[in-house]
Amino acid sequence: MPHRQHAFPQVDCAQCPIRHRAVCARCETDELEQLEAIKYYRSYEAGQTIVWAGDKMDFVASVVHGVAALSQTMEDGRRQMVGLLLPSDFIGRPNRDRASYDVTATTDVQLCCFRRMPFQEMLITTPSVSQRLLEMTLDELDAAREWMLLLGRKTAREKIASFLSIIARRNATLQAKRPSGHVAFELPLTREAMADYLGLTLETVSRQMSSLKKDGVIALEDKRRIIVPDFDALMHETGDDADGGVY
Amino acid sequence: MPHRQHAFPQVDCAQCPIRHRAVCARCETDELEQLEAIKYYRSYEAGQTIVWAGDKMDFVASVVHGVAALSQTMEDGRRQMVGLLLPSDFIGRPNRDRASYDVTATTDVQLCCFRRMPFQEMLITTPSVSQRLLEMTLDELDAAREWMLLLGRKTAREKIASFLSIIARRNATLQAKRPSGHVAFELPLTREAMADYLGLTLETVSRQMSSLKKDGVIALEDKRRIIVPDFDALMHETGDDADGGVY
DNA sequence: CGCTAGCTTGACATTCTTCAACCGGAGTGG
DNA sequence: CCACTCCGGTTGAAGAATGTCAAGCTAGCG
Repeated sequence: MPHRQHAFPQVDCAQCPIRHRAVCARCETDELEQLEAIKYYRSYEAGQTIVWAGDKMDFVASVVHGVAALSQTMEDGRRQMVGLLLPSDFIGRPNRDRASYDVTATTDVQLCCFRRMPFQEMLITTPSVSQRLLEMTLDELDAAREWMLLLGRKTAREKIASFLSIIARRNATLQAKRPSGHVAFELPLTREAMADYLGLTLETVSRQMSSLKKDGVIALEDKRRIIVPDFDALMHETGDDADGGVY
Repeated sequence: MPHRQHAFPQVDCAQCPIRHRAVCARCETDELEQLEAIKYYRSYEAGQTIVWAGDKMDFVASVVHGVAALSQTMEDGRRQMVGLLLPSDFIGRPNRDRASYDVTATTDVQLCCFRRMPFQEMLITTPSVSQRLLEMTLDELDAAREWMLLLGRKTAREKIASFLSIIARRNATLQAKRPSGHVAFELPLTREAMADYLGLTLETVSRQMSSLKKDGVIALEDKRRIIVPDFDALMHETGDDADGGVY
């Protein structure tokens, strides 16, 4: 299953690519030093499980590089992704030492981990951390609610279009520009993982991708590399109102 | 549309029924006094809209009595509920002055409202409030994720059974006992609102309710009053593993 | 007395899943 | 080097679950 071992650099907080978006975003120099003292890096290869639901977790973490997925599995194997964690997103719940969900790396991933206990202390003593965490949690809750609309009410085609636009948009956010016109990007998920995200089967995902391709909404350079000739046309397929609503 | 005007009492924090579960749960006497100074009550009748998505909201609030729903609507009218707010749940997002979702009263509702600006100040100066809010937000996020599994992967029958067990469980929590054996409760939602919660049509909701009734899993005293002769049997219909998983 | 809101039921249409076959590229072992 | 296999992906045919449209029921109310 593992291919090459992608070696991510381990850097000082000052050099960190997610310095201004993660839990630490609002920290001053002295607070960063405190975090620096309790942090360590871990890497995972695409496909690896980071933790299983129910496992003890002695750390919380920020995603530095790559993409991780939170998912739930029913006894009979039905699986639903409930979180998609991109760089700067937070893993783990303070004051809970067991994972609530399976966490898997869908690409090669590097985490910046904080030892649980000292991190929890910091949450109490350092408002810049706890306030940032509250804000991030509220953002995730909004994202979860958007996702609920998708799962409950959108058609398969709308689900796919919405997913693609989310990925395109998030990619663009990292580069601080909003997508329009021609866009291209790499899918960080297999068809099966997309199906788990969207509450579909992988066959339906495949069929709808083909259908969008046939209709010229997207083009595939590679199974994973997507080209969107006209982003507005893709947005139109999502079922959302003209200008992104909440965002 | 409105029937009788249900008059809820307006009480001191010390007498408040949600005193130990709401955002104020961890406040000391002096902090309660601060809250008391910025709070006021509002009541709504079943069916009334509390705010529309996009409206200015100059307050945040706790649900004191009754049940409110958060929902999103697509242009063509498709509607998905994304939050079900029971007594002690929190409405509104600090540092955001416009509502992100429609909020409607599904029963008669009383809110304890806090003026936005002073509440935001308190969040900064009063850790017992901000920490409680973080905890509540994390709980809501967990609930949203459970809900995503329901929307994405459960069958109509499982959705209904899950919904009923959630209502039964939440009702029981208010009375601090866990349901088992024989349980009875009132549905706080119309069939249509249930459909919006579950990502179904109201016809499917109705059919599945009939089916569960036919199979003896539930009995209906009234369209709204549910009797569950054997709670474990209901749980078995939810598709979740034996002992409630996360909870 | 008739209306309306909330709900139930039936018949039929549609969407999506299921099961199965197949494709192509990447690694693997002879 | 070649055959083999595995993985991720695509496509087809058939079936099941749910949605749609329509009719009808009941309780409460004007």
